[in-house]
Amino acid sequence: MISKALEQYLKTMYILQKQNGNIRVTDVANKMECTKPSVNKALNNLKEEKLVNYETYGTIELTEDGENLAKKILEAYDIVYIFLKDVLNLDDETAKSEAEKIKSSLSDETINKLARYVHEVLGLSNLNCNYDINQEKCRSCIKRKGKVC
Amino acid sequence: MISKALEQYLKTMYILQKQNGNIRVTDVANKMECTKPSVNKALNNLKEEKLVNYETYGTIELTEDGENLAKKILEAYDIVYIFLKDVLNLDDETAKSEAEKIKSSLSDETINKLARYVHEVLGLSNLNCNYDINQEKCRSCIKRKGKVC
DNA sequence: TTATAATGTTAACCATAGTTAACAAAAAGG
DNA sequence: CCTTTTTGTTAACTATGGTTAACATTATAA
Repeated sequence: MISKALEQYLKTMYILQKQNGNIRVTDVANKMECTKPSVNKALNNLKEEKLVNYETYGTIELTEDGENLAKKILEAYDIVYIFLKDVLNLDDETAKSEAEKIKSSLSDETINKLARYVHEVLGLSNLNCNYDINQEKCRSCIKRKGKVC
Repeated sequence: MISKALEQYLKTMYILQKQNGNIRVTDVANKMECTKPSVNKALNNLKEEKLVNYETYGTIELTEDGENLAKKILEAYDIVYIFLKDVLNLDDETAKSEAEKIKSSLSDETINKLARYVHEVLGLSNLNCNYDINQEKCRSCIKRKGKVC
């Protein structure tokens, strides 16, 4: 089990990889609003955990394990975000920041039940969907309803 | 703003005060599953923040500010717990431990909206209730419905 | 009332996660 | 190609929150 802080870094790296095609220390530092040395440390820790491949001054990329974990983290974030925004009606800004804070505290079980619940309440049917990080939409659900998630 | 860790200590002390009529380092350590030196440190920090009154080897008691904050923390815990248990249908054990983890991450705004939502969903009407820590019941709501919260 | 047990405190230490300052390497432009 | 700028790394330091070991105090019970 890696720390919440490391999860954050991993998630950010995953997103940058998708968005920019590469991962740079500076970009991570900007996204996370921290300094480059912090990123560097995180990087070394993630490498320890075999979640990223990386050599000093070399290119950074997530391992398969790293990608899978990042995806899981993102799904957790998404489902919490949708709940806060579309069920509780928090404004977008708040929903985003709160989702960020909560997501890493929740167990898989809770995330799953929340996902199920959100789908139910919002009138969607697929209980096992994956969230598309680029489109910020649920691929399985959008086919059926063209709605929210 | 005090840390989550300190909030935990404060909450635990508040509960012990209510339950036992006093607060002892050993009891706090047992409840929190940590060592006595950790409690001692927390105590000094809480004193710094003027949330507890306490002198070395003396009796520990929450200040008015301390009590108010503890109550707020407990309410947040309760509302999250109820949501997890009665809306998401997590088993009691899980609901408790997850509520513990999440509650300190949520802003007042979110807690309020969640409270409102939970009350709505569970068919209760009072949106501004206070939770009774000893009965684990919502005093305002129980009058109306004799139900859950 | 004094020895023993329980309780509370202090000191020294560890890990995580961040920082700044200084330096090294790589990339970009003239 | 060489200088400058950007990027990345390292070292030394900070704060929080925890630990163990040793000690001090208070309470209990013979």
